Amino acid sequence: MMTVSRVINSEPKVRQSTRDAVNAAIAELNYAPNRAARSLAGAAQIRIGLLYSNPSEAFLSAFIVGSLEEAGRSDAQIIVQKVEDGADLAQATERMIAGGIDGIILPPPLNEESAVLEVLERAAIPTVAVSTARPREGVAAIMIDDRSAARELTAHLIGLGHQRVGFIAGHPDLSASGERLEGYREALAEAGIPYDESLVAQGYFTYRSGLDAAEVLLSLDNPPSAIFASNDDMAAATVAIAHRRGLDVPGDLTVCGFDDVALATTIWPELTTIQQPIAQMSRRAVELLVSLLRNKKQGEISTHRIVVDHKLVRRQSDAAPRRRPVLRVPG
Amino acid sequence: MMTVSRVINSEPKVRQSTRDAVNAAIAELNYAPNRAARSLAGAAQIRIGLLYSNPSEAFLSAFIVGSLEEAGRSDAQIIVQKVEDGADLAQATERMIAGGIDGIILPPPLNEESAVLEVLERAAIPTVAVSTARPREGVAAIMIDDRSAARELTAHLIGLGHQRVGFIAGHPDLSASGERLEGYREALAEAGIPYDESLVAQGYFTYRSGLDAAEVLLSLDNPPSAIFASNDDMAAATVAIAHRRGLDVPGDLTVCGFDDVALATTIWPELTTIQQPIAQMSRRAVELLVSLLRNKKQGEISTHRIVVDHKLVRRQSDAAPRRRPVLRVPG
DNA sequence: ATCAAAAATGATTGCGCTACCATAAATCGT
DNA sequence: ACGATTTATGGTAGCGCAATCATTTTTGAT
Repeated sequence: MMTVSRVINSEPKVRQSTRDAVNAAIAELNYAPNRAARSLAGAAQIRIGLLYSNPSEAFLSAFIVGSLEEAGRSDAQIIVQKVEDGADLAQATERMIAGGIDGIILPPPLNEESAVLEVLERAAIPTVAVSTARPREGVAAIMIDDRSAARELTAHLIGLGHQRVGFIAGHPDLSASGERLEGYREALAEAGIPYDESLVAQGYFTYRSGLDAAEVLLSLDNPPSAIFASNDDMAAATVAIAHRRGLDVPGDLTVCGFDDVALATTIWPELTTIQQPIAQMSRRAVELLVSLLRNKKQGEISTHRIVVDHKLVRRQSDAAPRRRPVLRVPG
Repeated sequence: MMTVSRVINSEPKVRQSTRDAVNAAIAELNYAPNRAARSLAGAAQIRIGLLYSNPSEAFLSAFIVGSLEEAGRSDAQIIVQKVEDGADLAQATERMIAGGIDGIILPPPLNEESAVLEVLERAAIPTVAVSTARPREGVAAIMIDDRSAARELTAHLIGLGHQRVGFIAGHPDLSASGERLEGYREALAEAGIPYDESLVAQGYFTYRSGLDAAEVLLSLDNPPSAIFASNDDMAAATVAIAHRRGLDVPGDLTVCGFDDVALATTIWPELTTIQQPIAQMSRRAVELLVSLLRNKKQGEISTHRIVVDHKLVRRQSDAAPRRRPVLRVPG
């Protein structure tokens, strides 16, 4: 019995042959350990912190749902705490640590805040950053390939016939912003379209910043026929501005977003966007933390870089440009 | 020990004096039962179904978060299942029951679908309807007072000086729609403003239906100076239409919503709305179900009608009308 | 080949609770 | 007031696992 327990918990002192035999038996008998008994017997109750500031609520909901689900499955406890705008990040992090946690998962934008990460590192709390593009040394990361995703979406737009594709960048402090811009540039380069700096407007991931950025792009002398916003909130804002100017979407202007949060399908037309599987990502984060913690391998945490798949979801906000330069054949 | 166990599980055979003594001791010692041990010892694992179709994603997220939290706390299991658009409701419900559930919680719009409710009733599954205004006989309900909330918000608008307040009704099949309209009418009556049917447009709780309804209201010869939409999605649509027509919100038009979902604060201006505490409501639903089930009192379920508090949250989408008839004093 | 040390395996115990049955106290009928 | 019921309380076992320590097997050095 004890040997089985050891195999399940990946403890060291078991011969490989025995381990294999046990695993074979487990598979054959379809055995699964009883969580209740396990924690009753004093198996350390794993507590995982979830610290967040103010990302989009839709993002957060999905994130929490995913982590709670996995926590339920693997018998861990999630301690959710919000750090208010303008509050001291280091202090909030210390408070969370003082509350007693074995590990922590961090959604953006906190997962790139050095104030938070430094405190965590000093306290040696295993950390998983979810949805960062540039994970800090020493923390695990669950992410999508932002650059490829942006490249795909841009290529899709170019494939539709758009030659002037505007881009609304994300918050400059977040690494995903840089990656998405990079992907956009790569797609242009691949298609042989020169990069035009005036087609790139600065945004900050908020709806309001999207409003301003869209104004800038649409006020250009030669405005873009398509706009790719770095997230859905800014894409929605772009649609609003287009409508305010009497432009039809996608007839007169194609608009695409990124993330596929609820907003993407509430507004009309529904947004063509990149789907980032948020709930799945937070689920993986909890799973990773629990397995590392249970097997006392928290030292290994920093080596984990899990990239999950994204998906281009095409809806009603994109179309070929009204006048297609490519098709203007003579005669 | 056994007596304590009995008191905690509200089993019948305990003298009242003993019960009180035990409860006193529990309070004094700050005792809390160990969930792991409880389920290890064979206490029935409670499984609660959560069946949903396609409400707003924001609503659903909050709903799921609340129920999962409470489920974690009270050691129950939530089985989430979606019924696709156009699928057979009765069949989906039967499938869920076949999966083995002890109770079920139902968000709108399923909580008023007789196809679902009849199957549940026949199988004698304790049911809690969350956020209905007109709970069916035999099911418990957690709700807010939709009518009072709508009355308050309308009164607030009138207090601001609006005399012509437009109203976008919700889906006619849902009881909350009727209650909200009723509240609107009551507030008008209290203020001595005659009810004008042309100021009420039909919506269906979707963004797109809100677009149409807002068009109708703003195309009136004498359009309203304020519009109260029966949910936030339709309010957001109204803001979009106002902008498309070159109207400033709230300068030229006041717009208010209902529910306070994420969308209310993403768009600009942020919506003044009625906050419905969705997560809290689903938490209460699970709590109720678990306590009834554990104490084997599922017979009592239908007697529960829990009304939780709503709140008017004022943000930036409302203001006094530009020309205030009331203040046009002579001289 | 022999023994010491290290590694692997096994036996026992107890985590906190409830099901089940035994006992004690209260209630009732005559 | 007394036994026959009913009702309330207590004792014990065991749920499935891991911590701990005891035992066996393997390994390595001589």
